[in-house]
Amino acid sequence: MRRKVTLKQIAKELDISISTVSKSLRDSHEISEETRLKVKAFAKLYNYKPNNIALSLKNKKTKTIGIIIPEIVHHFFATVISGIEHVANEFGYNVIVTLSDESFDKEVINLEMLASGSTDGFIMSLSKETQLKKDFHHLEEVINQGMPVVLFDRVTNDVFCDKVIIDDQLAAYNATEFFITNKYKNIALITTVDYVSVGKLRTEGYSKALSDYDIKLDENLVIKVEDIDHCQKQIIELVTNNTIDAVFAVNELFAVTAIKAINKIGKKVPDDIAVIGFTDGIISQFSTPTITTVSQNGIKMGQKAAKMLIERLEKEEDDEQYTTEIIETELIFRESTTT
Amino acid sequence: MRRKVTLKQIAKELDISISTVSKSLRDSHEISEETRLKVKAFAKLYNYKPNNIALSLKNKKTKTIGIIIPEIVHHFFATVISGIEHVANEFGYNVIVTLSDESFDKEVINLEMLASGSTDGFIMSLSKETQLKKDFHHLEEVINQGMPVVLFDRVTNDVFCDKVIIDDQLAAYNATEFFITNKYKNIALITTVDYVSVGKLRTEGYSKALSDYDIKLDENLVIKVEDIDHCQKQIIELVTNNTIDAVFAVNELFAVTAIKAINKIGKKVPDDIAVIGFTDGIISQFSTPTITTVSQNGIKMGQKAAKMLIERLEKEEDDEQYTTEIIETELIFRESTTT
DNA sequence: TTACACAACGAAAACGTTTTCGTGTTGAAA
DNA sequence: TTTCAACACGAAAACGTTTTCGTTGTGTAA
Repeated sequence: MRRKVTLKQIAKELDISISTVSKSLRDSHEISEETRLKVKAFAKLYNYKPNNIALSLKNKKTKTIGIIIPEIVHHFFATVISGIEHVANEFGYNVIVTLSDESFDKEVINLEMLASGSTDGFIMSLSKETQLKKDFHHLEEVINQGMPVVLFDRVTNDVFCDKVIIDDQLAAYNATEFFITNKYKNIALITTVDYVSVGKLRTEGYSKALSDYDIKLDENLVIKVEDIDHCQKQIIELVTNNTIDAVFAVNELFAVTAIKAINKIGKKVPDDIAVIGFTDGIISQFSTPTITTVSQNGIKMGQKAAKMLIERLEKEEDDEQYTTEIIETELIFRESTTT
Repeated sequence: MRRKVTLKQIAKELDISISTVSKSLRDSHEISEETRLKVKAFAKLYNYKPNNIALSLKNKKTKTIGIIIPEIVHHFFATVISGIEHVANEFGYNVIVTLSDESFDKEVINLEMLASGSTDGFIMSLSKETQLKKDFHHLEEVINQGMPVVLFDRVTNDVFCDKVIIDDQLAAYNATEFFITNKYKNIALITTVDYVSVGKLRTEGYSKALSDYDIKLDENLVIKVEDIDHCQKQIIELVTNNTIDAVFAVNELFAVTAIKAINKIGKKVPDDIAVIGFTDGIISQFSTPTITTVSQNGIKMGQKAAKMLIERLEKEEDDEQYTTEIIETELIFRESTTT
């Protein structure tokens, strides 16, 4: 076992000082070419690599980005991480990922853990519990300590920092509008309970589209799903007890569940009932029929978030000008709708 | 902006030495209760948290696990990370994730990057290119430097380290055997090109089951997919040109594509042709019909890998006894098969 | 009074870097 | 010969900890 070699060892071996070794490796003109080459040859031979930890301590920079998300087994979050990781890598950063499991406490613990030296900044999406609790002291604390934070997707107006979001309301509006302008009249909505910010915004977009086109909102056509594993019954009731010709679902799980429910009562998608979902994930792409959906573009969100964070990290003067970047969405048309 | 407070600052403020502060916070009996309480109160007031980087440098332990995987936008890998992260967290470790994008070079770069001080050990799944190239010097190097490595899923016999795998061959054997014992006679196989180790093993399991039951392997019923985006045509040809009553696919993408192809030629799953896939991901759960599949149990794999790594990290004497853990798989029966 | 145990604290090294600021040696100019 | 710049290198501080090993001062027993 050949342990990692340090400057000190090289210095001892070559009988010169640590400073000389360090300067040689960094091509300082203070050092004679002879010594420089000798040191470099030796370093190469023993595969010397500067110790990141020591560098971090000295430079007070870890070149590491902390990611805190509710969960990772989720196509959207996975794409965001992918986007972050690639940009980070390009700029010489690593990413360290922690999961809150939708728990406020775990979010706080992870944040504090990473904030004590491990990372230079954070990219986060808030846990449901945090959104419900509306307690953002942990975020304010780290921001106050000078660590930049970029929030994405599940954000809050109560914290001042950079943000990356999609226009959830507009996206939902557009999907609903598509239905309306294509002569669909009875448009159902499958959404989440209100405290999940994105669900709320999407619901608002749906309502706004209806009202803009003078369609009265029928409360019977709107269901708010509390428990995702338990929503099937709710959805079946919705499609059985009402005459509807279109369904807008605020995520792809609701969308595919709706399709299955529709099939179960003997109707066809899209001929009898058209369906539009949200999040362009695996399900939408491979379901039968494939699902028309609002693309959230997680990759782009991750990339943008990473760029914003790194940009803030690399400029020394901290300006207090925070921006909120809006990633454009688009309707991706597939088999679950007809035009 | 209130920067993070250090021992030195506390010492200065209280007009005592750094040692005394450190000892007080660690409840040393060397320090009088009076001083101890005073220091602790002050530390609490200013929210003192020891700097992880400094600790890492001192202890030569980062309490961080490096994960290197081919990609993250992939249900299986996401579940593995989830498993790793939870166990790691439980033991006070963080995980730092990097992606090789199936590239040998990126795998090497990421490994070397993290090996220079950032992590205590690695959990990896090999990139396709690495498997093809059969070059494992980068792995041997870090292992030689005393950093433990745990390989999972895509492993190699050429490197001596702990491993976590499923018995791919047995799992494929069982799936094929299920078909055979249920009177299916013409069983097609959709697999990958040979250099992906898991694809190869699954193919062998298929062959072995056939031969054990004295069924001659029909080469026409086996297709090896090179390009996943381009496999649809291949699969359609397979189901059109041959009379088959069952399909075993080595991943869920192949499985769902097969189902779509079968539908396209006017046949029904499972009545005309039954389908079994591999990897119990989102697709299998939400496809129509839902897909019978071999569950890989990524969560458990991740958990096991993390436990093995941490165990090795926490015991000082390094024994050279490496083990290969086999995670059991199971057939999860859904709508794409009948019994 | 002397000796000594003990309590309470501080100095300094160590982890591995980088960088500032000497310092000694050489050679050339005066 | 003296002076001084240029050159090549080393010492030491700094980043924030922990820990070992003093070093005081006090009280008690002989």
